[in-house]
Parts: sequence; structure tokens; C-alpha cells
Amino acid sequence: MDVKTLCLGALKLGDATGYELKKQFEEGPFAHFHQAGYGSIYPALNALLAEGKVTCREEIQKGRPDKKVYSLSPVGEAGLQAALHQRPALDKVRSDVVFMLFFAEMLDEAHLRGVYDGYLSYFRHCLEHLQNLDDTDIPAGRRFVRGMGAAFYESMEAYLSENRQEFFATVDAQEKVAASFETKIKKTGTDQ
Amino acid sequence: MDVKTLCLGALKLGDATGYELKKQFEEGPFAHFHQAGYGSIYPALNALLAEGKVTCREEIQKGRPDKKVYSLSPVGEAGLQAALHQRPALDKVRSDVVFMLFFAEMLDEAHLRGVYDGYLSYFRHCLEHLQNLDDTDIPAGRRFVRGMGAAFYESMEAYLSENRQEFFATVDAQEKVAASFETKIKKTGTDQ
DNA sequence: ATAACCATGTAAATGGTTACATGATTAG
DNA sequence: CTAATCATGTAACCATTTACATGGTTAT
Repeated sequence: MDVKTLCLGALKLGDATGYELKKQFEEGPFAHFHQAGYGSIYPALNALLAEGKVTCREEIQKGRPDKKVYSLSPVGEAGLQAALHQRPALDKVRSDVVFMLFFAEMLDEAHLRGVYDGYLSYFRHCLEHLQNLDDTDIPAGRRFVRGMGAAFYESMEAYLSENRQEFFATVDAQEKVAASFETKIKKTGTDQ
Repeated sequence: MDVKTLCLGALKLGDATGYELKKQFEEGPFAHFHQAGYGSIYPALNALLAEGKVTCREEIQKGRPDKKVYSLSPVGEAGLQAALHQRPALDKVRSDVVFMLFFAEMLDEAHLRGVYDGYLSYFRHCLEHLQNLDDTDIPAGRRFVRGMGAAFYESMEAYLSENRQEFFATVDAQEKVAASFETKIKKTGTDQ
């Protein structure tokens, strides 16, 4: 799913400008599982316009660039449907935080705590945001995806909360063992 | 976290060839939260070698290219540690499947069921894989990350299992309503 | 026999991010 | 007065993916 398809999907939910699409990708219903910035959205919209998949009406404004409101065309709707019927690629996740936690023993305590607690509050924030949405009157697909997001954030929040104390305690203990071991081998010259 | 850092991390767990690293990224402990293919691994290893972050010993083989076994050097270990102390980027997820489920009403039933059940069995497979690993004697960080992975897969498996019936029923119902509505407006010519 | 596995790598193409460029308006 | 918001876009850069190139070995 490239940015062009994402834009078609977002426009299926209603007309929007490039600027508004960016916000939707950041905070809206796609935020959790896809992302895009201006540098990819604006070129995508121009390409879609050239392909006839969206139409554009310009609203003149004073003091800022004219607002370009894009709408999904029937061709674009067909294109979206075609993309939705492709075989889906496997999910791709990149998480620096998990990579760092994996190597917890190599981190200094302050950094580890910062990263951990930042992650936990991030999930709490996402969960709160999801729970503040109004669930009435949305189609089955969208409701289902919201529920899945909520299940995900809840499980991560729970795991991070429940294992916090023990995790830090264990990492600390192992770091102390490693440190004393290193001191020992430096003293006795057994290293290498 | 670029592929170079991933390689350093993987080599921290033990010496390996490019080929073995690829497998580790596919099936090993990083599989869930980072990915890389040959096209990025081999150039990364050569760059790391030039930077002195890894060393390489060649094992001559007959009938296939000589095996190049890479090891993390002290410089590389320091580099890994430095990377681990950067501020982590936000997690990035791209999920075609979730995007498709979001637009469930636009999919034909067979495709929707295929995608849904494929996703469910994917999570089951991952969970099974995780549960078959031996948890004794691994450091706190790695154990923690495994647990987090398990929590994630379990919650997804549970959500998809529990909501399956209702999801299809609701989508079907809404598609039928939409279809009859479209038939109606075509007959009466109210469209546009 | 056929497919999968072992084992390396390059080059082109794709796609996305970041930085740059501009600048008025509105809320704190 | 400062920061955030509104609003568009380009160009250079970066990273990754895909396709290509090679070819013996092992399991089904």
C-alpha cells in the first residue's frame, strides 16, 4: 500500500486537502497502521489527479496558498477497490524501542527508564485517544479496526505496567553481576 | 535503526554470515519488530567492515561462494551502544491487512474471508513459534521482549477469534443493504 | 526431477523522509 | 511576543526492495 492508495482510502471518507490528509494520517483512523508526510502526500495527489483518480477544486484564500480540496472520482474508487483486492503484504513493524529493550543490559539505567516509561505513556495516550471517539454509526470495518487497536494498546499497556518493577529489578541485578565480573577479570588479567 | 545497526545487534548475539543474519531477521528474535533482506544486509556488512565495526574471517568452501563469518569488534560494540542511547524513533507499522479490514464493506466476501483467516492463522503461527522457544537462561531484556511479543500475538489472536462471527455477519448485512440501495437508486435514477 | 537450501553479491528502481522555501493568522 | 496552525510545494538525499547473476547440494 503506497501513499497514493492511502490517499484514495482517506478521500473515500470525505473530501480533503493535502494538509488535512496529513493530519488524518497522524491522528485519524489510519494513524496506527500507516504513515505519510507532506513530501509524499502532495506528489501523490498530483499523480492521482493526472491519472483521473481524484478531482480537485480550488478555494481561493487570502494570505495563504489557495486551498485545494480533493475528491475521490469513480475511477479512483475503482482503483481503491482494485488495491484492496490485491494480496496483502505481510505486516511490517519497526520499533526502535523494542530493539533497545532487547539490549536492556547495555543501556544505562536513566536511558532505559526514560525509554520504557515513554513507551508506556505513549500507549496510554493512544488508548485514551481511541476511547474518546464516538463509536455509534460507523461501518463494521472501521469499528472492527478500532476495536483491534484498542485490544492492542490495552495489552501493551497491561504488559508494560505489570512487568515494570520486575523488569528493572532483573536488569539492575544482571548489570551489577556483569560489572563485578568485568572488574574481576580486569584485576586478574584473565581477559583475552 | 538502520540495517547496519540491526546487524551489529545480531552479531552481538554471536558470529554469523550474511546469509545467517537474513534468517535471523526472518525467524529469529528480531523478526517481529525489524526486517531486512540480502540487498541491504550485504552492503551493510561491507560498510561495517570498512568502518572497523566488524571483523571477517573467510571459510573456504567448494562448490559455493566462500563463507564469510563476521564478528562484532570492540568498535562495533561501542557503535551499537551509542545507537542504543539515541532517542528512539516512534514505532512504525504498515499493515495492508488492517487497511483492507477497515474497508471491509468494499471487499467481496471470499477475499475478505481469505484475508481475515490468513491474518488469524499468521498470528497463531507466530504465537506457537514463540511458545516453542526455550526461555531459560536468556537475559532480562530478551525475555521481556519475548513476553511482549507473546502478549501481542495472544491479544490479536483472541480479538480475531472472538469477533470473527459477528464481524462477518455485520459486514454481510451492511453489504446487502448497500446493494439493495444501489439497485433502488439505479432503478429510480436518483443517482447524481 | 523438482524444489528448497546454501552462499555471495550488484545495479537499478522505488519510495519515502528531510530540509528548504514562503508567509499570514490565531491562540496563549 | 511567541508558538502553533493553516497551506502548498520542490529537490536532494537516503534507504530499501526487487531483479538479476551464479551454481552446487540435499531433501522429497
